[in-house]
This record gives sequence, C-alpha cells and structure tokens, in this order.
Amino acid sequence: MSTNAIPADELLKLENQLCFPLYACSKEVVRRYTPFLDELGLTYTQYLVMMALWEYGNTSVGELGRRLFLDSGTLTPMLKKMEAKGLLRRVRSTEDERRVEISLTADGEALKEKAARVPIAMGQCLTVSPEDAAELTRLLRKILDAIQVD
Amino acid sequence: MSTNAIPADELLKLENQLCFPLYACSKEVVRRYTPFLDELGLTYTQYLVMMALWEYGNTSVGELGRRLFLDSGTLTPMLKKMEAKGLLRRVRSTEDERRVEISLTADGEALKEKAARVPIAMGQCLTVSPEDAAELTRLLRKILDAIQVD
DNA sequence: AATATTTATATTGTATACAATTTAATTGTT
DNA sequence: AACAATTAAATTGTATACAATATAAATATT
Repeated sequence: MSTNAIPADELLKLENQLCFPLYACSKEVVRRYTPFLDELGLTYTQYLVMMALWEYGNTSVGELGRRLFLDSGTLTPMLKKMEAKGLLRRVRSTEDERRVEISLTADGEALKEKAARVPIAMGQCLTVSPEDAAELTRLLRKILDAIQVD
Repeated sequence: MSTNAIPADELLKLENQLCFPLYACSKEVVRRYTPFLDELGLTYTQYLVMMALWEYGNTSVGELGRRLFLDSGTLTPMLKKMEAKGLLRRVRSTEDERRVEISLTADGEALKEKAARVPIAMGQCLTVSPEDAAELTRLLRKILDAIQVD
C-alpha cells in the first residue's frame, strides 16, 4: 500500500469520480419516469415491485427485497400502500409464519398491459443507442455483482 | 409510430431495462460510502456539497443545485444542518437579496484533507478497472447531457 | 412610476431509503 | 424437550428527494 501520488485536489473533483455521475444519472432518469408512471398511479419503486411480481410471480417480502436491493424498512410500508390500492395481497404464510407472501390481485395483473407503454415511452425519451445501453447495462451489472461479494 | 413487435412480457423484464441496474447500482455504491463518510460526519449528499465547494469555491444555493442536480427543497434543510455543524456559512446576499451565498468555514476547508481518504478507500472497495470506470463515466455523462436538453 | 413577469429560496407534503432495534417464529444444539 | 442462534418482518429514527406552492426581490413592460 504505497502512498498515492494523486493530490487531494484531484481525487476530490466531482468529474474524476465515478459515483457522482452514477448517482446523478440514476436520479434524473428515475425522475423522467414520473409523468408516465403517474398515469398508472405508481411511483418508480412501486413500478419495480410490480415488474418483479409480473416477471417472477408471487414471492415473499424478503425475496422481493433481495431482487430489488430493498430492505423491509422500505418495502413493508410501500407494500401496505400498494395493498390498500388493490394491486397486491399481503398474506402471512401458514407454512412459515415469519414470512409474508405477496401476490398480485387481478387489478395488479391487469396493470401489466398498460405498463408496457412505459419502457417504450422511456426508450424514446432517453435516446440511448442500443449499443450504449447494452454496454452500460453490462458495466453496471459487473459492479453490482462485484459489490455483492464482500 | 408503428406497433412495437416486442411483447409486454419482454419489455417489462427487469433484466431488459437499463434503469433498474442504474438505480440499484447507484444505491449500492452510495451505501458503500457510508462507513468512510461516517468518520467525517457526513452523509453522501453532504459529501457531494463539500466536494462542490472545495472544487468550485463559494456559490449560491441555486448554483450548487444546478451542479449537483438537487433542488432547494433538498438543499435548504441540508445546508442548514451543515451550517449548524460548522462546516459552512449561509449568508443572504446584499447585492441580490434573493440569493443565499454558501461559503466554507475554516473547519469545512480543513475537512478536505481527511476527505481525500474517501475516494482512495472506495477505489479499493469497488474493484472496477480504470478502463471500465472511464467507459462507464463516459456513458453516464452522455445520458446526463442528453437528458438535460429537453 | 406602476404593474406584470421572472427569479431565488424556503416551505409543505408525500415517498422513499436504510441503519438499528424489536418481535415472533423456526432451526440447530445439547 | 430446553435453550441458543438464526431468520423474516415490522418498527423507529434520521436523511434525503422532489413536486407544488409560497414569499420576496429583481427585472421587464407599458
């Protein structure tokens, strides 16, 4: 572990850091979803929950959290709201009473058709070439995979 | 605007979307900063504010917001906390009384030396090659630039 | 000059996020 | 079986984020 030759000035410049554009880009892109998701009555995180349920089917709070990188402190209140809106059911598992099973209602399942508009609209809004998008996704997944290890 | 041939099923898969890995990766990377930033008594967003001030010098709330992609609803309460901690000053401009000038205190300026450890520690924590980091940053900046236009 | 428009912050309200703790159920050990 | 350790959600507390609105100051218009 040798002394790093780069001075504090350079190290701390926003443009020299990976994390800042990552943070800013994520926020700005998510923000662009809002008008399209408003039409579905969903927030971005709720939309993620719905996509996970549409794709993988019914699960538990914990499994949902592992898939979406969210913990129960975020999910529990959000799932309660979504249950109140009639999109899903929260049922304590009889098999393992620690678990709460999340399942889609008919309304929740039906919302999928309307939701297909969202990625299409965003695709037109973002103007990222398919190549750039693929490369970006690849690099982000690589970091996510690496970061999970420790 | 022709009918898109890709079915809803495919469009709505988490793995087929750029935004989800972007969102998840940003969150997970920011979370890794926490232990290092705790030593400085900063949150990640506060760290961004400090980096902007160290790099660009004193500014106004609005300019800070444009640089960091944050609005006054986020910045005002946060800057008040940072002022209370003695890191910066908030002074209503006499020249234009709508503006609030943000300037570093001696303590805030001094924190820069300790903060240089943070990007070094994160660099070791992330294990991203310089090439991947450069490519990723380039693509993220490209999206951020494109998204600002509309 | 008086009024309208724009601009810069601040405030309000809603929705995440997550660390830390709590509670209750299940599993592992002796 | 009894107790310890682990696991799954829920809760608590703190800190963003941002849309919408409010407020006040500066600028533009008539």
